[in-house]
Amino acid sequence: MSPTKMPTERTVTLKDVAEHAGVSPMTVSRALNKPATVSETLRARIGASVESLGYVQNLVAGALASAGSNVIPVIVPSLSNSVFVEVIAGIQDVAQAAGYQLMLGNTEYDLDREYGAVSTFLGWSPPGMIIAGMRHLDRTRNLLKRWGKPVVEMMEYGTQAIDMNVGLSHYKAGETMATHLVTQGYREIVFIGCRIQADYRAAQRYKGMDRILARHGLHRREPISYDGPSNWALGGDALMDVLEATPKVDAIFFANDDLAVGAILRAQREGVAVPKRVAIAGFNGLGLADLVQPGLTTIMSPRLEIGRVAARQLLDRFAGHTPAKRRVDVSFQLQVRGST
Amino acid sequence: MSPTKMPTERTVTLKDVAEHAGVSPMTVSRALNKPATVSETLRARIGASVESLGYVQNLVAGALASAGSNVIPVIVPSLSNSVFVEVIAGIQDVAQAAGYQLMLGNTEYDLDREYGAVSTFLGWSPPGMIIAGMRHLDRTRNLLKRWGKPVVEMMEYGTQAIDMNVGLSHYKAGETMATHLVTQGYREIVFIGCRIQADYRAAQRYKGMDRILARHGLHRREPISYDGPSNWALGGDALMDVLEATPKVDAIFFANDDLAVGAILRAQREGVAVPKRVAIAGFNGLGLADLVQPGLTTIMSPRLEIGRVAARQLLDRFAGHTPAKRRVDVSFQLQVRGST
DNA sequence: CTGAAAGCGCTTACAG
DNA sequence: CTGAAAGCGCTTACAG
Repeated sequence: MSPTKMPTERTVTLKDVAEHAGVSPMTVSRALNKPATVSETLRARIGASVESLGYVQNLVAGALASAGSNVIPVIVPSLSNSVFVEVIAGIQDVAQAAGYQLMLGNTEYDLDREYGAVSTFLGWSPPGMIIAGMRHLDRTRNLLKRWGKPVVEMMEYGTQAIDMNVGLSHYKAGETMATHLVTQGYREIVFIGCRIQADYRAAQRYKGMDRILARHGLHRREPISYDGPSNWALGGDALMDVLEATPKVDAIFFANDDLAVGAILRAQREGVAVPKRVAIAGFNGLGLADLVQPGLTTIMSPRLEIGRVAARQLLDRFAGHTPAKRRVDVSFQLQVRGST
Repeated sequence: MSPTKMPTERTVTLKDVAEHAGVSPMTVSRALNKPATVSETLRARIGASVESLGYVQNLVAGALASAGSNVIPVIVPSLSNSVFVEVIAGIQDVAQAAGYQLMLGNTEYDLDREYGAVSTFLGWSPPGMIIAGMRHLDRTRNLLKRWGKPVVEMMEYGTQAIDMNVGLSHYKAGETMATHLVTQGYREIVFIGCRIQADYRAAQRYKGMDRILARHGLHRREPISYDGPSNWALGGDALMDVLEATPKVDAIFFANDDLAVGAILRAQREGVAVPKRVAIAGFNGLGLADLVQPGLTTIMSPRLEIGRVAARQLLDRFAGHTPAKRRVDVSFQLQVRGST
């Protein structure tokens, strides 16, 4: 009874449907793909044949014959980060509604793997591609440029896009948060994140912060970076570590809200007064940021929006228009709450 | 300079590489797909030609000729639920390492859309498929059965699998939590979730709980169901609602940890004593459950594990073995913490 | 170890 | 509105 053992019945093809309906394969193809070009009588007859034979279109053959498919590859650096997941959900919303399928690639923040994913995906003759980030290997950029089809680089906003681009300036986000902290009177500020070497968007936020600290003549510190993906518990550990190692720190800018929320929950349990003893700030704008006590000061990044815009930019180009904006800065918003 | 305007250079094909290297296309195909079957001299020459021409294999043509691709469709009911995302990450881990790509389908808990996704995906001649849940339309089941290739139904564990299956019994999970609550002395227990009509796994947890309440002769209540996807804030609102509407409730079993954590955070802010005034329990085992105060009593479900096992079951079958177990019960674990 | 032939199941482009 | 021919770019199955 194992399915592999079942004698697989010969696949039903267009030709079978055509014979069953007494028309040519071409007519069946039209009835299926451009119903309006086929007379109603035939359309009905063909529909009945499709139904009774259990015909399923072979999309692979279709893609080969027409040199194009409706599958859009999406390449992200991580799936353990909820941010990318939300972006993917945004892309799905728009793409699936327009009849496109998503193919998923995960690079684990490795640019060589990114190249591999890109070149494999190109082999599927997709109509376009969405890729996270604007830093790639030269050969990846060249491959995509030579390819010539629509490409959206998302998450960050920049001037050197391969083609289209949607995101925000992480550097400015870092500046904004740092300015807020300095204005609030904090003087000993530290940045804490995970795999900052690879997650260069986090690194850009650090640099934005560092610039502001420099401008104000404040103490500048190297960012503290932990290995592995970030999670809530780690934020709490990081908080306790830094308070012990560098007691005079009076504010922490975490690379993301997961870490920052974890830190606030831990502070509460350990009796560390936030923001009195130490202020805590994050980045992303998770729903949770507003529920902990004190509320987390953070920067809202429009993740769903980034995904939706990326998909729309692609769809616009598929439809032949130049999208209204080839580069979209979705910006961000500082949310000040009790933690700072 | 828009990529669409660039005169797309003719695609480089196998034949081009063959001519460049002075061999037959067949030899190039072998060098690429089964390097061991080609002499080293030729392999090197072909590699050089591939490099210099910038050849990218056309996977669509390959899939058509060999009647199979390396793309595995994964169909889930939601992407806004972090549970499915983790499962997908687990599948990716295993599948991508083995050279398979994932194609993503989201049904939004709609069985008709599920049927659509399944039949579209079949058109891509995948070697197998992974689908969440064991409840489908009859025609979906029939389509997959007739298809005859490996199919894994994941998330729940059951006896009526189309083919292979990995998950856990949500009914038993509900029984387990209810038994715990009753043992702790709670008597007025209510179940709160989101779109319980569609999310029948949550409904099964409710039923498991209901059975235990009945057995103990306790007050049985209809589950409370909110529309739309669950989120942290909603859990807090639900808590306040139920305390006002049904003051004698002394324990809440939330359909998931997102809701339950939200409820605990809200209780803390509103000065509702947990578990004294009301006990709170969840389901999933999010990392956050251990960080809030009091810690959340919940049921750990091995989400990454489910994904990994599903992928491995598929890979086993691709390799021709019957997997060790065709149906895998990954089970679950009750985690008792301060909230009950 | 290498190659010539046939074909995978569609769609494009041309006729009528 | 409908159809016969050619071809998309590979791989399978057979020879040598």
